[in-house]
Amino acid sequence: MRGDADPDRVIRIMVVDDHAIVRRGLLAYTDTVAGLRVVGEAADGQQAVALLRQWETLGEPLPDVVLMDLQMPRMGGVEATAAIVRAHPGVRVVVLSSFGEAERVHAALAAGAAGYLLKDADPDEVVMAVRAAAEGEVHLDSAVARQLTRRMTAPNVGLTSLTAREREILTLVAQGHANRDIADRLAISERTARTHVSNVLSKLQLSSRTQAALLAIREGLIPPPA
Amino acid sequence: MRGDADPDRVIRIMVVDDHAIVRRGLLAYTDTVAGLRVVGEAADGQQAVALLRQWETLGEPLPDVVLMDLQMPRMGGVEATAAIVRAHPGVRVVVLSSFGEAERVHAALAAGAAGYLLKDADPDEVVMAVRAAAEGEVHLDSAVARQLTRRMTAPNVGLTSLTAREREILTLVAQGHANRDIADRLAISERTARTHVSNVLSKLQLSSRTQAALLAIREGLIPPPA
DNA sequence: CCGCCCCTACGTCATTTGTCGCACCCACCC
DNA sequence: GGGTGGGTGCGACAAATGACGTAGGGGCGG
Repeated sequence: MRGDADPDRVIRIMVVDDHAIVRRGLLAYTDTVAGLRVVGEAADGQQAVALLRQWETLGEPLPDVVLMDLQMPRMGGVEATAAIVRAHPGVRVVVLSSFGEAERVHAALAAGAAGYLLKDADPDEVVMAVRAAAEGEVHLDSAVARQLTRRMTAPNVGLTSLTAREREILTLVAQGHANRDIADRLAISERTARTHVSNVLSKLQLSSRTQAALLAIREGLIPPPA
Repeated sequence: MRGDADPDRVIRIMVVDDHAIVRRGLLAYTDTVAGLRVVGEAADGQQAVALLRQWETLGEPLPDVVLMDLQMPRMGGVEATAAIVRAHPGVRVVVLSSFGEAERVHAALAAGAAGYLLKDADPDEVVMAVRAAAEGEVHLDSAVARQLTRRMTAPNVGLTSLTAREREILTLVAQGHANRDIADRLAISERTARTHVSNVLSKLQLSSRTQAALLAIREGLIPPPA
């Protein structure tokens, strides 16, 4: 293994995404960019890990950068990132995600990602991030970085400020239940249920249970009803 | 292409997706396919609708096929599809979605979509579907079609029973707005807004606006707040 | 032209929802 | 022990919500 930063060297990329369209598109797009070349594809984390291991044992050159989606079947992007950086320290993983939540960003970076981009970012930024990663730098999407710092500084207006009981209440609210329903399910009085709902709204700075339901979904407290 | 209609004519495509990467990828990919050409992009439904209207007024040729994502901010794909096929009957909309739920498929087709594909489908199938749509045919992903026929027998309790205005109302409800808010935004009286909401709940057999919001998300009327 | 549907709007009513203050109990910790 | 925070409960009140009937005007197809 030799030093990295060589401007003349073509950056070898592996694309990991469960959408064939995205893979094919990234392949076609990077073809139009000098200095980048897609040398491998995988449809999920397991495939990616297996493919890299196979290449390693066969003595084939590994990619310099892995463009990794997060939401995939079988093995997700965070897990795959952790596995790859552990098994192949020379490979840099750049996350290319649809989501910009601080939660996922933190998880991905903790897993060893060398970058975090949003799919609605400027494609040029993807190229920049890939080059930066190949140089050993870390590139974060500006919007992501902004949101990340905001979460770090902004005091708790998130679900963590809720007590366990309140989260339980919010879960039921987010499933469309009325106060009477909630009270019955939790074997408490309807007044108490209302007290809890009111406290939840107050803590989250919302004005209606519907808004609370939407926030609960956004924060992942319950899966999107899709 | 010899069996196909007019080999000389290039099929003009507009790509609507909130992910710039996907747009650029599809552009680069279709570049490698003879007979297809991307002539426009939009990052959400509103942009797409606005762009088409602008072209129409300027007398510029409209695209033959719109490749439409479903999950987008501002205006989702279902709503945009309905608006486009109504305003531009000559334009065929092919939905390119991450999801294969019968709910969304039905909603999309009811909105006038000429095709429904999954993003993890074979890219060649996308090309086939685009060609088919340009010919006036309808192409459904096989996995999607199978799941769809199952639901066709079920009676209509879906969003299709709603009027356009009611869908508009439901969209705002699903964003957490109160009746007063909705009334202001639509420049109608709060009583009228309540009437609409009440009618929506009645038609959908629901008992609260929160349930309506959840259903709207499930049906793809608005993107999951995630 | 007539009927039908949609959007609009209002009145009225019952119910739900949300707020505020107060209170009790219990577990836990200082 | 005493304080603290969370869960529970109530009363009273204000506001929002939802149901029901009624009704005018506009558009559109029979």
